[in-house]
Amino acid sequence: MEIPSRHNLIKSLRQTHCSDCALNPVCLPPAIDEGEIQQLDDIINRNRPLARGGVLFHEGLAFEAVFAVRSGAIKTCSSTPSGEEQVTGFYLPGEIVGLDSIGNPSGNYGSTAIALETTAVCALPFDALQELAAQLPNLQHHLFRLMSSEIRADQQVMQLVGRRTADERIATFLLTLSARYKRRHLSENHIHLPMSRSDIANHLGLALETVSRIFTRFQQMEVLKVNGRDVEISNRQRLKEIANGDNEVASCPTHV
Amino acid sequence: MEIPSRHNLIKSLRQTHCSDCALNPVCLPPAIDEGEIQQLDDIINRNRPLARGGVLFHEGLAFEAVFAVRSGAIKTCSSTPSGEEQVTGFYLPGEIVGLDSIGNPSGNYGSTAIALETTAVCALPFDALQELAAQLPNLQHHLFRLMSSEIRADQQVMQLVGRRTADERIATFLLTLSARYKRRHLSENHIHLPMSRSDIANHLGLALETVSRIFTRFQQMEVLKVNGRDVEISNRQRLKEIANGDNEVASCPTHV
DNA sequence: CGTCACCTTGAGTATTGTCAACTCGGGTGG
DNA sequence: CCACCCGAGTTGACAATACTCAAGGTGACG
Repeated sequence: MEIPSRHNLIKSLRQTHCSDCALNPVCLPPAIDEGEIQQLDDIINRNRPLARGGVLFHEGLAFEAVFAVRSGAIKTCSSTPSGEEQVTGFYLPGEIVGLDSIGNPSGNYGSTAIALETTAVCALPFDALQELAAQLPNLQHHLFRLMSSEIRADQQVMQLVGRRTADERIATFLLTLSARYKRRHLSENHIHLPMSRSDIANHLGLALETVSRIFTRFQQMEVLKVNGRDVEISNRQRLKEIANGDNEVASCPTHV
Repeated sequence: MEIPSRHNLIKSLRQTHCSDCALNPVCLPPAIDEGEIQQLDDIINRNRPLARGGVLFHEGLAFEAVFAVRSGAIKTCSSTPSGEEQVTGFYLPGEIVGLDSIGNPSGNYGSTAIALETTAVCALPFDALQELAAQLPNLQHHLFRLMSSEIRADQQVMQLVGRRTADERIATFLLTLSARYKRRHLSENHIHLPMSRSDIANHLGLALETVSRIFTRFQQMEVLKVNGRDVEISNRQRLKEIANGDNEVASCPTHV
């Protein structure tokens, strides 16, 4: 059989082993050993990259796998009873998409995942992952941690959307993104937004015009430098203050 | 030693075995067998009931266990960077509190759980639960499902708080509560709210005055009968329409 | 060079929050 | 037993934040 070897060749060309992967520390359990990585590696499917706008999975389709983002970015949406779409989350490299669908009573995906740009993912078939987790306590624990983090992230958004002003929402959103960039050892002050203003607005419960206006205003305040989807945080301290609702008119650093 | 037997007596008086528990189908994995229930039962601690206002766990305390609500009701809050409290969830009998704290990087609880009325809980020490889950695939799967449900619930609240009007939020909130009552085989149309208007408001991202006004208005519209914390759903169909944003002026059932 | 997203900016509006006064009911203490 | 107090809830008046509608502007791509 030549096909397997060809398959392996392609795999290696794409540098697609967990042990080689630069995202390894973000995505995998911390205390996992070589043999365990191999076992995990064996259940992973690495499909071809999705083009921008491509659908990774669709609400209502049979749930089979969760996905680790390798490169690019994903948004997840779910449709409200009244038919509109709600952007429930953004997923960057090293993050896991689809955890919300695991226990969906219908057995289907509960949301739709769409690529915001060219995006590569690792598919983790959930049945196999579960079996493996029963054997590898580290992996089981890691999965619990991941899901728990997702819960905390969602609760933070709840908080954001429920009780904070538009300024605070945007500031917090940018700081959160920045922290996620930093975790991947990228610049924490120079962010390229993979999503549109409209996606941001939808996710934060704002009108897209409001998002646009606030970006402009933050730029006038010299907190950000905005150029389309490139955002530079020029005054991180001030951005943090805004995020925390410190709306004092002037900077009074001596007054603390 | 007499203490253990006394302890057992108390246990049996309180009818505190999973196998006897009426909430069994809500709380436990569906396909679990007798022996497995026993194992689970053995790791559970049943503390004395909490009085109203009692703290089950506090943000920042070392995370040790998650809790199944046996009777009463719990709210969870987390404090925002700016110091205010946000009510992140309400937990009724059969539901599990504390899942958001499992993977908290600090190893502490990430929120505070407070009893809304006299409340009894079963403590599930998480280390033991995890070990057991590795042996019982049903239990492991059930835990994944529970956490996943929590994610979906939070996303629903996100949606609610982000994109829906105050009327829609209240209507949806009541319908969700109603469904949770029904699951416990209680009346789905007669709800006793364990939480204050202020808690509801906080959870839904509204001012408490707004909640109060909407309750009054829904009563005038003959959708609800409200008497303090007792709420009767008198026109469920209409309530659903409101929840879905169907704000047509009059009822026109023939026009469908 | 035109088209099509995506984004920005402006004007007017309205839903909801804030401040404030008042009611109701339960529990406590005189 | 009654008066009082306190927390919870209700209601009203007013203000403001953010939405809607509308009209351009900009950049990418054919």
